[in-house]
Amino acid sequence: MSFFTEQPVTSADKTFFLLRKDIVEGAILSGSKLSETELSTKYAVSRAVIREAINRLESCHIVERKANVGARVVSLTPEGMIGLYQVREALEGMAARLAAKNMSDAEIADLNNLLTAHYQDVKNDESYYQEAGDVDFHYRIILGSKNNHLISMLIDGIYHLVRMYRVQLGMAGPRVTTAFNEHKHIVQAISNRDEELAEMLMRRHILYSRNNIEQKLVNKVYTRSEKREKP
Amino acid sequence: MSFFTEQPVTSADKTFFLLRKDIVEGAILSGSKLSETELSTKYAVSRAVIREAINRLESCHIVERKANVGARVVSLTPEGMIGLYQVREALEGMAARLAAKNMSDAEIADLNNLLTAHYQDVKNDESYYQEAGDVDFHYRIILGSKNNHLISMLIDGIYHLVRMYRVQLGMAGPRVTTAFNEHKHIVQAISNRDEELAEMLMRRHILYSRNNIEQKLVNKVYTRSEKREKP
DNA sequence: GAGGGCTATATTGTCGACACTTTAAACTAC
DNA sequence: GTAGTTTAAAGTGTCGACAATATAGCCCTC
Repeated sequence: MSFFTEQPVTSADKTFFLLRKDIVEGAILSGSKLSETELSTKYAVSRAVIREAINRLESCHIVERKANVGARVVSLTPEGMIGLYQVREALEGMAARLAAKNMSDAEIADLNNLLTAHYQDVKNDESYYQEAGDVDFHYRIILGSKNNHLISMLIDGIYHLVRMYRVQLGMAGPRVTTAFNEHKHIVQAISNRDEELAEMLMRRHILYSRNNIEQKLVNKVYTRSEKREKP
Repeated sequence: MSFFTEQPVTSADKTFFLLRKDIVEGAILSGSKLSETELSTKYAVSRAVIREAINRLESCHIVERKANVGARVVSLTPEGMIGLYQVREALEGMAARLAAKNMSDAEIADLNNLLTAHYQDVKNDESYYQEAGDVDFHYRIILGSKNNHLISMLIDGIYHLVRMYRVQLGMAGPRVTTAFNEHKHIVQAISNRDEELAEMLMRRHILYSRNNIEQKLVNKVYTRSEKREKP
């Protein structure tokens, strides 16, 4: 299990997905302690199941655990966010390169369709679909790389963390219209099977995103969710 | 826990490290089944401890687990190795870029010292120290990035897999003398704080490594360790 | 009144037992 | 003899209890 395409089947799977959802979407605040006994009553499963879920969250770097002490949801810092985007730049750049090489013609056609659909949303100013469209766009390219290591690192790991930052710091999907043009050029490069250009454009695209977010970040991070409760 | 600098403290920690060592170094063959009951007697711990260790190994992509069926050590394939090197190229390229930006002057001086020590080994043809030196070199640059996500992905994840491939496919540290020159140029770029060049040279370095290994790979993989035993 | 050590409590780590699922073997029917 | 079904065994998933560790509060000492 623990892979992007698999369905949750065991109780531990479901609990892991639930817990991750609750953390990423802010129902459980960044920095808060995760008590095993408490969570086991809350989610109505045994401590063993909670422990397994927490262990997986630790592997995703969503929680930090200290032996004999317990687990806390990671604290969000500007450095953490920047570091995340540096990794994204490297990995998704490579993903775009590999996608230009490995995506089938059908997949590329689908990607183009997605882009035109996305363009409709941009014209109609439907910001919700814009964010979903952005994620969808990136996912397709990542999957198009056909590199399982890459796919797993991004989709099972990085993306949930990025989303956690986005949600908990309250920044909706920004700069949609400019990003759309960047998406368009990336798809063109992939259509032309220009690996070099696809990578370069994707890296720039993510770098711009990062620059855009950095500004909003610095003033926000230390105002929210840094209130480590004392039990 | 589960981080590069931490010491193992709990029984589950130690078992995880032991199991990983046994798998990476080939004491447990690629593709073989990991029976929880069997391992719990072998390592003299409870099944819960073994389960936790296996879960961590799954997060590292060293084993694959199917619900209600069990866990197997991953099978080694040429595609897997190539994919691993693609990720390495992306991540270590970024690491070199960040190292050029973030390493202290003292750390860079140390890196230069390591290089001259390594050079002595090359002259004396001490191939064991050559491989260790190579790993040490890469580790320092990775750590020099000061990016915890990057560091963890490479040191806790990729590097153990790469080593597993190396060991189980029986390929000792190759092409040392040419690699040394590449190392030298990378260090020069870092010393000059030339981020762009440091990344480019590191990527090339890893690409060359990959090309070098690919040749030896294709003829070997399907001869060893693909003998899924039937219980 | 302040600091250090001790005790009590709460939480995590580990264990063995039970429940459920899978798998393979045995048996039946055709 | 083959295919399908049933059944038994082996292994995983889940649970509650016990053991070990850390934290906080209390007491004692100075």
